[in-house]
Amino acid sequence: MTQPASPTVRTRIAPSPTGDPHIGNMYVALVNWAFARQSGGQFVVRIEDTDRTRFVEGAEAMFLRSLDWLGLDHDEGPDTGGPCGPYRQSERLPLYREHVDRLIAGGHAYRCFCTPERLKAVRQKATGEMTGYDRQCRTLPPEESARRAAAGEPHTVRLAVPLEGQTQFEDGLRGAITIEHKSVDDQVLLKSDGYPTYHLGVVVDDHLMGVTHVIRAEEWIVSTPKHVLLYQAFGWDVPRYYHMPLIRNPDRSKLSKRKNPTNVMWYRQQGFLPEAVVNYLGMLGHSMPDQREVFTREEFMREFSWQRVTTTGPVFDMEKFEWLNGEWIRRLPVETLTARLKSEGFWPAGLPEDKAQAIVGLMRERMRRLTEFSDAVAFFAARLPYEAALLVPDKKGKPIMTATETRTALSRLKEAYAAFAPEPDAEASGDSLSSQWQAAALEASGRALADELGWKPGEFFTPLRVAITCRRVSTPLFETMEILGREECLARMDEAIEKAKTLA
RNA sequence: GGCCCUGUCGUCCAGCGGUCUAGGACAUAGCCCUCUCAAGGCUAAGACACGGGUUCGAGUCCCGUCAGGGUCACCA
Repeated sequence: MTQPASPTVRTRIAPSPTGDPHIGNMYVALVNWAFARQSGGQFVVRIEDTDRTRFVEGAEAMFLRSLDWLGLDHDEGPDTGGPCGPYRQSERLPLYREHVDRLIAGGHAYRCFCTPERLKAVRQKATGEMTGYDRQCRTLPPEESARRAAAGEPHTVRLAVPLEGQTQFEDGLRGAITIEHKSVDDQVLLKSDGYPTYHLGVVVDDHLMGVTHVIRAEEWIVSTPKHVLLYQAFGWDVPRYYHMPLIRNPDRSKLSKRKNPTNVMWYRQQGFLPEAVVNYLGMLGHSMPDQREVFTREEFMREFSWQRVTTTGPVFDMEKFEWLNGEWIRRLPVETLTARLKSEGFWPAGLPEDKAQAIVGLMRERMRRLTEFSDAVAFFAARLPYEAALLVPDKKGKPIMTATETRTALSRLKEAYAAFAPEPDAEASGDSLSSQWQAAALEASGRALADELGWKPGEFFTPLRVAITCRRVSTPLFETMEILGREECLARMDEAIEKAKTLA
């Protein structure tokens, strides 16, 4: 699977703390993590906080929490430390300065004293092929450049891209990519505030941190030559590049929060399981060798292969994601699901604690999101208000029982169930099973009555269902009755009978 | 607009020159199961963007066209 002779694989995820943790970022993180782990290498987190204007307090912590939620553990990072720290670019400023000086000395970069205003004007005037900086400061005599810098004149440092030729690099997924130098801008490497831009920071840090495989989103492809040029200028080895396809909105544009939720934590709040998030992201742009679609994080990590990565941008399909989430909910043991519902805040107040597992057991088959739980089981905690008319079974809006028949059905049911023994008692083996308050017996009794009165079970049980659950759609009736208990059920039937009397 | 990437059912994937009258999954429709809703089972409809090559043979290789996306910041 991997080449043992090659140096240890080191990958990284390098988020910019400028907002909510992005699902697309988690996608790239997942691949970086999986590849590092399956190769026995290391996965590093580096914070690229070089844009002070977009910095968001707490964003770094939230990103780390998201990674943790998905189980993508890292070996080195701002929180765990490591031999290549610091892991926040804002704490590495002297390093960039030092490296940029090397570039200037070697003629690979130059100071630019142009004002933002001039730059803007140049950009607006530009047409056709070359739309970038006009390289005015590139020809400044070194002495003058040094003198003005020493005098404190604000400036940036730009990459001196060769005027001719081209740079080629190998993308692990697409093969050789060649870009003409004439289409590459003299990128700013060091901003006037002393912070590096992405391009300088990423190259210096990836090298210093020993990153062997740069796995990032497709949007970086066209700026990769700048990075390659920098590696060459420093005399360093160029890492392997893998550009993952961009996840798309339904309209196929790059995934954006205006058109699709992108905050990972939003998915958590919406009742998605981390297992499902990892699984879903793992099937975007990648397939398992045996075509299986439901798999764990560990399975993905073991089976992930560049050979099975697709280069076309997948649309984020909420429908399929929800289906998968449902699959995962059903796969979770009841105890685990119960614990999740509680720890994630989806447990409604007032649910009988001793019946928790039984209730979850009934709901597990019918949820696609954890959020559906509380509404669906609310009737276990309290009697919910409902219209009397709901008791009357109907077909396409046409009642199939009269109000009187409905009341009779309810009364006979109540009568039959009142004859049941009180709560089922494991000790009381003397009673015959049929008289115990248990689902099977309750159902048998109900069916017998339906048969006697000449109703189809489905129609006959509607009044009962509404009486017990206050809803037309509910968890399985008889199991529900067993959980609710004899006294509560009889009381609810009484209430329903009273309510039915108000019907015409 | 220049440059770069991409192009198999509505969507996600399979297909890595012949076994493709193109397979699976989600979604959709119908049926079955059924105390409701789900879950589950079965069936149906549904795609190789187009045009040239290469080849005995192309969804698979090459070129072009078209389409979609990305990128052209002192943001990442």
